[in-house]
Amino acid sequence: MAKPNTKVALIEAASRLFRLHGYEGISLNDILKEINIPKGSLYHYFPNGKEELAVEAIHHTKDIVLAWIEESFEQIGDPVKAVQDHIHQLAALLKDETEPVGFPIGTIAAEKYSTNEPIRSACQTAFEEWSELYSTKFFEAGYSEKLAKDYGIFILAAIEGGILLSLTTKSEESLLIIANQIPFILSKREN
Amino acid sequence: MAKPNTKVALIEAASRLFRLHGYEGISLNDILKEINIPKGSLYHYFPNGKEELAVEAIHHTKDIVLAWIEESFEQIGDPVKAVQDHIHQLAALLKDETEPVGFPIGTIAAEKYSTNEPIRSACQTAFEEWSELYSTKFFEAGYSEKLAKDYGIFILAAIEGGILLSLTTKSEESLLIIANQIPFILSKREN
DNA sequence: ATTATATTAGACTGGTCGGTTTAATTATTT
DNA sequence: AAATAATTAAACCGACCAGTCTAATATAAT
Repeated sequence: MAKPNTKVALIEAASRLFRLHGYEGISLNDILKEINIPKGSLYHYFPNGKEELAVEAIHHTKDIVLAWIEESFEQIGDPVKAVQDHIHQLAALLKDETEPVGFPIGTIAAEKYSTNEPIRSACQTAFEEWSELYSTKFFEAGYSEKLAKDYGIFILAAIEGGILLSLTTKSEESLLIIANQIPFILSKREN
Repeated sequence: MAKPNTKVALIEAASRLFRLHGYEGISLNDILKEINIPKGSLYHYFPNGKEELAVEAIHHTKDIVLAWIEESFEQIGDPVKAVQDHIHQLAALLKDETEPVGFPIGTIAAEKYSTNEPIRSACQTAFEEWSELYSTKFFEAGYSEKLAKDYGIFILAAIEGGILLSLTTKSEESLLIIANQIPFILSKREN
């Protein structure tokens, strides 16, 4: 096996385009044209076609976002400020042209949750790993196990919803309002 | 003009199918087949085709959800409990076969926010009217204007994200966790 | 009843979809 | 250098897409 740059390029392009336009909104030809790769190569690396490429693209998107979250927590000790920082970064990245966030995993999950089990499952894994990363960080910062878990899911939901609102309204406002609420939500009360 | 039941049937079917599978995931033929209407009728009532039908379907979905929210607030005075009730109803409706929630507006907004301005604008209107309804109810219940507005957006984001997580994981858990957090979020502190 | 209008009906079009196939070419191994 | 395997290349396929068109039919107005 040599250097399968072609395969990596396909996954990266698919990750970006699916994030921006969803699964049904992007054709294989769109992906191939963007990086100038013939269809034969795609079916060489992904014999099961679009679905297989999408599942790998979802894993790739998942890893990108995991690294973003991890980075905020590493640079900023306080979990409250780390989450706020992550949201601010997302807001800034929304318009980015080299690495646009789009609606990571959300679009493809919304489209295919009921009709494509491998894709739904890959999206579920992404959501679970993201929320578990938040939970781990909260737990490490002294939150109870239950609270850390619930906050992980809650924060993820609020961020996903906030991205969707910001994209739709073409404004960072929704995400910034959510970031401002974070300190009041992440209290260490027991419940 | 007689009784344009055909037009209403088209909008209702489109509203339901777009909610479940998104804009690109449903063809005009899918919609027509479901309610046994010929293509000529569709283009008679919607000369601008799929886009025009989608915009009206989005408005219809918006109105359905507005009525759901309104109903919870009318039956339950306390805004905290009303929001919780609304989320519990959504969780129960997720699997409904006659009126499935799907991911209302979210899917189509995620798909088309950057490529179809009339659709993006219709989705924005839906999100704005929903969050403004929450805000109005909070304000009427004694929250400050600023707090009512921020909470309206925040609650909407959390609910949209929660629906997406629940659909993807095939579990009500995410929505129920969010409902449990509502009392702690909707405090009347000033900030 | 007759005209005019609203609506239904579905065959048809050009284009694009995901996917297949076969051959040419490049790289690796022996 | 010869043989083998990996990869590229693009023409091609049937299915389906949104949208068009023309004719038939029902409804309303006169």
